[in-house]
Amino acid sequence: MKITTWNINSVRLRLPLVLAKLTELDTDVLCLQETKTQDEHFPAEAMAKAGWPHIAIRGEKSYNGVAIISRLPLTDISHINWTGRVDCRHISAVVDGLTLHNFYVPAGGDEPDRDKNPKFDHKLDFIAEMTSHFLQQQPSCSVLVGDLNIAPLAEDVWSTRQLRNTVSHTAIEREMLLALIEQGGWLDGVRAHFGPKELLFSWWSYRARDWAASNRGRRLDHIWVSTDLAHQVEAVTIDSAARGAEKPSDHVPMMMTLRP
DNA sequence: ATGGCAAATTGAATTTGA
Repeated sequence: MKITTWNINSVRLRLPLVLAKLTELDTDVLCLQETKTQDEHFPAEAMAKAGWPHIAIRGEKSYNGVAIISRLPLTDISHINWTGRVDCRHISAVVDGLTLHNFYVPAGGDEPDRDKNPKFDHKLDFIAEMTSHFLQQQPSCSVLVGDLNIAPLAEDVWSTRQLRNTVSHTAIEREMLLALIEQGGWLDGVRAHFGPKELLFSWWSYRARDWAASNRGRRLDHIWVSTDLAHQVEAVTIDSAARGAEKPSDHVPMMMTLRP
Protein backbone atom coordinates (compact mmCIF):
# COMPACT_ATOMS: atom_id res chain seq x y z
CA MET A 1 0.00 0.00 0.00
CA LYS A 2 1.46 3.35 -1.09
CA ILE A 3 0.19 6.53 0.55
CA THR A 4 1.21 9.99 -0.64
CA THR A 5 0.64 13.41 0.92
CA TRP A 6 0.96 16.70 -0.95
CA ASN A 7 0.01 20.30 -0.20
CA ILE A 8 -0.98 21.20 -3.73
CA ASN A 9 -1.80 24.93 -3.27
CA SER A 10 -4.83 24.90 -5.58
CA VAL A 11 -5.86 21.54 -7.05
CA ARG A 12 -7.55 23.09 -10.08
CA LEU A 13 -4.56 25.18 -11.04
CA ARG A 14 -2.25 22.18 -10.75
CA LEU A 15 -4.52 19.40 -11.99
CA PRO A 16 -2.08 18.34 -14.76
CA LEU A 17 0.71 18.03 -12.18
CA VAL A 18 -1.52 15.93 -9.93
CA LEU A 19 -2.55 13.57 -12.72
CA ALA A 20 1.04 13.11 -13.86
CA LYS A 21 2.22 12.52 -10.30
CA LEU A 22 -0.44 9.89 -9.56
CA THR A 23 0.84 7.79 -12.42
CA GLU A 24 4.52 8.53 -11.87
CA LEU A 25 4.45 7.61 -8.18
CA ASP A 26 2.02 4.71 -8.76
CA THR A 27 0.44 5.59 -5.42
CA ASP A 28 -2.67 3.86 -4.16
CA VAL A 29 -3.82 6.88 -2.19
CA LEU A 30 -3.08 10.59 -2.58
CA CYS A 31 -3.94 13.00 0.24
CA LEU A 32 -4.06 16.65 -0.78
CA GLN A 33 -4.16 19.82 1.28
CA GLU A 34 -4.94 23.41 0.30
CA THR A 35 -7.17 22.31 -2.54
CA LYS A 36 -8.83 25.75 -2.33
CA THR A 37 -11.86 24.41 -4.14
CA GLN A 38 -15.51 23.89 -3.28
CA ASP A 39 -16.61 20.26 -3.57
CA GLU A 40 -18.80 20.90 -6.61
CA HIS A 41 -15.76 22.18 -8.52
CA PHE A 42 -13.34 19.44 -7.47
CA PRO A 43 -11.88 17.73 -10.57
CA ALA A 44 -13.08 14.27 -9.54
CA GLU A 45 -13.83 13.06 -13.06
CA ALA A 46 -10.30 13.63 -14.30
CA MET A 47 -8.93 11.63 -11.39
CA ALA A 48 -11.42 8.83 -11.92
CA LYS A 49 -10.45 8.69 -15.58
CA ALA A 50 -6.78 8.45 -14.59
CA GLY A 51 -7.56 5.41 -12.42
CA TRP A 52 -8.31 6.91 -8.99
CA PRO A 53 -12.12 6.81 -8.83
CA HIS A 54 -12.65 6.89 -5.08
CA ILE A 55 -12.56 10.31 -3.46
CA ALA A 56 -13.33 11.89 -0.14
CA ILE A 57 -13.29 15.67 -0.32
CA ARG A 58 -13.90 18.57 1.99
CA GLY A 59 -13.36 21.91 0.35
CA GLU A 60 -14.30 25.54 0.56
CA LYS A 61 -13.79 28.57 -1.59
CA SER A 62 -10.33 30.12 -1.66
CA TYR A 63 -8.82 28.65 1.52
CA ASN A 64 -7.88 25.32 3.06
CA GLY A 65 -9.54 22.16 1.73
CA VAL A 66 -8.46 18.52 2.00
CA ALA A 67 -9.00 15.50 -0.25
CA ILE A 68 -8.30 11.77 -0.30
CA ILE A 69 -7.99 10.29 -3.78
CA SER A 70 -7.84 6.51 -3.95
CA ARG A 71 -7.55 3.57 -6.29
CA LEU A 72 -9.24 1.42 -3.65
CA PRO A 73 -12.67 1.98 -2.12
CA LEU A 74 -12.97 4.41 0.78
CA THR A 75 -15.36 3.77 3.64
CA ASP A 76 -16.23 5.49 6.91
CA ILE A 77 -15.58 8.94 5.43
CA SER A 78 -15.70 11.43 8.26
CA HIS A 79 -14.23 14.62 9.68
CA ILE A 80 -13.88 16.60 12.86
CA ASN A 81 -14.36 20.36 13.12
CA TRP A 82 -11.27 21.08 15.22
CA THR A 83 -11.40 24.01 17.62
CA GLY A 84 -15.09 24.32 16.75
CA ARG A 85 -14.50 25.79 13.31
CA VAL A 86 -16.02 24.54 10.07
CA ASP A 87 -12.93 25.22 7.98
CA CYS A 88 -12.09 22.06 6.00
CA ARG A 89 -8.79 21.15 7.64
CA HIS A 90 -9.39 17.43 8.26
CA ILE A 91 -10.90 14.40 6.58
CA SER A 92 -10.61 10.74 7.46
CA ALA A 93 -11.51 7.47 5.77
CA VAL A 94 -10.81 3.75 5.91
CA VAL A 95 -8.96 2.19 2.99
CA ASP A 96 -8.13 -1.51 2.87
CA GLY A 97 -8.49 -1.80 6.65
CA LEU A 98 -6.33 1.24 7.32
CA THR A 99 -7.72 4.36 9.00
CA LEU A 100 -6.35 7.42 7.26
CA HIS A 101 -6.35 10.95 8.68
CA ASN A 102 -5.53 13.86 6.39
CA PHE A 103 -4.81 17.20 8.12
CA TYR A 104 -4.11 20.78 7.18
CA VAL A 105 -3.03 22.45 10.42
CA PRO A 106 -3.30 26.29 10.56
CA ALA A 107 -0.16 28.10 9.48
CA GLY A 108 -0.29 30.40 12.48
CA GLY A 109 0.45 33.83 11.03
CA ASP A 110 3.67 35.73 11.55
CA GLU A 111 4.07 36.62 15.18
CA PRO A 112 4.79 33.69 17.52
CA ASP A 113 2.84 35.16 20.44
CA ARG A 114 -0.56 33.70 21.19
CA ASP A 115 -1.69 36.79 23.12
CA LYS A 116 -0.97 39.15 20.22
CA ASN A 117 -1.66 36.84 17.30
CA PRO A 118 -5.00 34.98 17.18
CA LYS A 119 -3.77 32.79 14.32
CA PHE A 120 -0.91 31.48 16.40
CA ASP A 121 -3.32 30.90 19.28
CA HIS A 122 -5.61 28.95 16.94
CA LYS A 123 -2.70 26.84 15.72
CA LEU A 124 -1.64 25.88 19.24
CA ASP A 125 -5.25 25.16 20.22
CA PHE A 126 -5.56 22.95 17.16
CA ILE A 127 -2.48 20.89 18.08
CA ALA A 128 -3.60 20.66 21.72
CA GLU A 129 -6.99 19.38 20.64
CA MET A 130 -5.41 16.78 18.35
CA THR A 131 -3.28 15.64 21.30
CA SER A 132 -6.21 15.17 23.67
CA HIS A 133 -8.23 13.48 20.90
CA PHE A 134 -5.64 10.84 20.09
CA LEU A 135 -4.69 10.47 23.74
CA GLN A 136 -8.27 9.44 24.43
CA GLN A 137 -8.61 7.37 21.28
CA GLN A 138 -5.21 5.75 20.79
CA PRO A 139 -4.86 4.95 17.10
CA SER A 140 -4.29 1.47 15.73
CA CYS A 141 -3.91 0.41 12.13
CA SER A 142 -3.87 4.13 11.34
CA VAL A 143 -1.88 6.59 9.28
CA LEU A 144 -1.89 10.36 9.83
CA VAL A 145 -0.66 12.57 7.02
CA GLY A 146 -0.72 16.19 6.10
CA ASP A 147 0.67 19.66 6.17
CA LEU A 148 1.10 20.11 9.92
CA ASN A 149 2.96 23.40 9.45
CA ILE A 150 5.53 22.53 12.12
CA ALA A 151 9.13 21.38 11.65
CA PRO A 152 9.75 19.71 15.01
CA LEU A 153 13.44 18.83 14.93
CA ALA A 154 16.59 20.86 14.33
CA GLU A 155 17.25 18.62 11.31
CA ASP A 156 13.85 19.57 9.87
CA VAL A 157 14.95 23.10 8.92
CA TRP A 158 17.84 24.69 7.05
CA SER A 159 18.93 26.61 10.16
CA THR A 160 17.45 25.86 13.54
CA ARG A 161 19.20 28.94 14.95
CA GLN A 162 17.90 31.38 12.35
CA LEU A 163 14.38 30.00 12.52
CA ARG A 164 14.03 29.69 16.28
CA ASN A 165 11.64 32.67 16.42
CA THR A 166 9.90 31.86 13.15
CA VAL A 167 6.42 30.38 13.26
CA SER A 168 6.68 26.66 12.35
CA HIS A 169 9.91 26.14 14.32
CA THR A 170 9.38 27.92 17.66
CA ALA A 171 10.08 26.00 20.86
CA ILE A 172 6.42 25.76 21.87
CA GLU A 173 5.33 24.41 18.48
CA ARG A 174 8.16 21.88 18.40
CA GLU A 175 7.43 20.69 21.94
CA MET A 176 3.70 20.45 21.30
CA LEU A 177 4.10 18.49 18.08
CA LEU A 178 6.52 16.03 19.68
CA ALA A 179 4.08 15.63 22.60
CA LEU A 180 1.27 14.94 20.12
CA ILE A 181 3.33 12.20 18.48
CA GLU A 182 4.35 10.68 21.80
CA GLN A 183 1.06 10.94 23.70
CA GLY A 184 -1.08 10.39 20.63
CA GLY A 185 0.31 6.94 19.97
CA TRP A 186 2.07 7.86 16.73
CA LEU A 187 5.45 7.25 15.16
CA ASP A 188 7.00 9.92 12.91
CA GLY A 189 7.37 7.49 10.02
CA VAL A 190 9.41 9.74 7.75
CA ARG A 191 11.98 10.67 10.39
CA ALA A 192 12.15 7.07 11.64
CA HIS A 193 12.89 5.86 8.14
CA PHE A 194 15.71 8.32 7.39
CA GLY A 195 17.18 8.47 10.90
CA PRO A 196 17.88 11.47 13.16
CA LYS A 197 20.82 13.08 11.35
CA GLU A 198 19.70 13.71 7.79
CA LEU A 199 18.26 17.11 6.91
CA LEU A 200 14.75 16.55 5.57
CA PHE A 201 12.63 19.22 3.86
CA SER A 202 9.20 19.10 2.23
CA TRP A 203 8.64 22.83 1.61
CA TRP A 204 10.73 25.58 0.03
CA SER A 205 9.53 29.21 -0.06
CA TYR A 206 8.38 30.76 -3.31
CA ARG A 207 10.46 33.79 -2.36
CA ALA A 208 13.83 32.26 -2.95
CA ARG A 209 15.42 33.33 -6.21
CA ASP A 210 16.65 29.78 -6.63
CA TRP A 211 15.03 27.30 -4.24
CA ALA A 212 17.58 24.55 -4.97
CA ALA A 213 20.65 26.77 -4.70
CA SER A 214 19.65 28.40 -1.41
CA ASN A 215 17.98 25.19 -0.17
CA ARG A 216 16.30 26.97 2.73
CA GLY A 217 13.69 24.31 3.30
CA ARG A 218 11.58 23.03 6.16
CA ARG A 219 9.87 19.69 6.85
CA LEU A 220 6.30 20.87 7.37
CA ASP A 221 4.59 17.82 5.89
CA HIS A 222 4.36 14.55 7.74
CA ILE A 223 3.45 10.88 7.51
CA TRP A 224 2.90 9.23 10.87
CA VAL A 225 1.85 5.66 11.59
CA SER A 226 0.22 4.24 14.69
CA THR A 227 2.91 2.44 16.67
CA ASP A 228 1.43 -0.99 15.85
CA LEU A 229 2.34 -0.36 12.19
CA ALA A 230 5.96 0.64 12.85
CA HIS A 231 7.38 -2.64 11.54
CA GLN A 232 5.33 -2.41 8.34
CA VAL A 233 7.00 0.72 6.98
CA GLU A 234 8.88 -0.49 3.94
CA ALA A 235 9.91 2.69 2.14
CA VAL A 236 9.60 6.47 2.32
CA THR A 237 10.18 8.88 -0.56
CA ILE A 238 10.39 12.68 -0.52
CA ASP A 239 9.88 13.82 -4.10
CA SER A 240 12.05 16.94 -3.85
CA ALA A 241 12.36 17.14 -7.63
CA ALA A 242 8.69 18.14 -7.79
CA ARG A 243 9.65 21.57 -6.44
CA GLY A 244 11.41 22.21 -9.75
CA ALA A 245 8.30 21.68 -11.88
CA GLU A 246 6.78 24.39 -14.04
CA LYS A 247 4.45 26.41 -11.78
CA PRO A 248 5.10 24.15 -8.79
CA SER A 249 3.48 23.96 -5.40
CA ASP A 250 5.82 25.21 -2.70
CA HIS A 251 5.39 21.77 -1.03
CA VAL A 252 6.52 18.45 -2.52
CA PRO A 253 4.87 15.01 -2.35
CA MET A 254 5.98 12.52 0.30
CA MET A 255 5.16 8.84 -0.09
CA MET A 256 5.21 5.88 2.27
CA THR A 257 4.98 2.23 1.30
CA LEU A 258 3.50 -0.12 3.90
CA ARG A 259 3.97 -3.86 3.59
CA PRO A 260 0.92 -6.00 4.37
C1' DA B 1 9.33 45.25 10.95
C1' DT B 2 10.65 42.15 7.24
C1' DG B 3 10.87 39.13 3.19
C1' DG B 4 13.29 37.90 -3.05
C1' DC B 5 6.71 35.06 -4.43
C1' DA B 6 2.18 32.99 -5.46
C1' DA B 7 -2.96 32.11 -5.45
C1' DA B 8 -7.85 33.45 -4.95
C1' DT B 9 -11.06 36.77 -4.59
C1' DT B 10 -12.99 40.93 -6.32
C1' DG B 11 -12.21 44.18 -9.67
C1' DA B 12 -5.92 46.92 -8.45
C1' DA B 13 -5.95 45.80 -4.08
C1' DT B 14 -6.36 42.67 -0.33
C1' DT B 15 -5.77 38.33 2.27
C1' DT B 16 -3.34 34.26 3.14
C1' DG B 17 0.38 31.39 3.15
C1' DA B 18 5.15 30.22 6.34
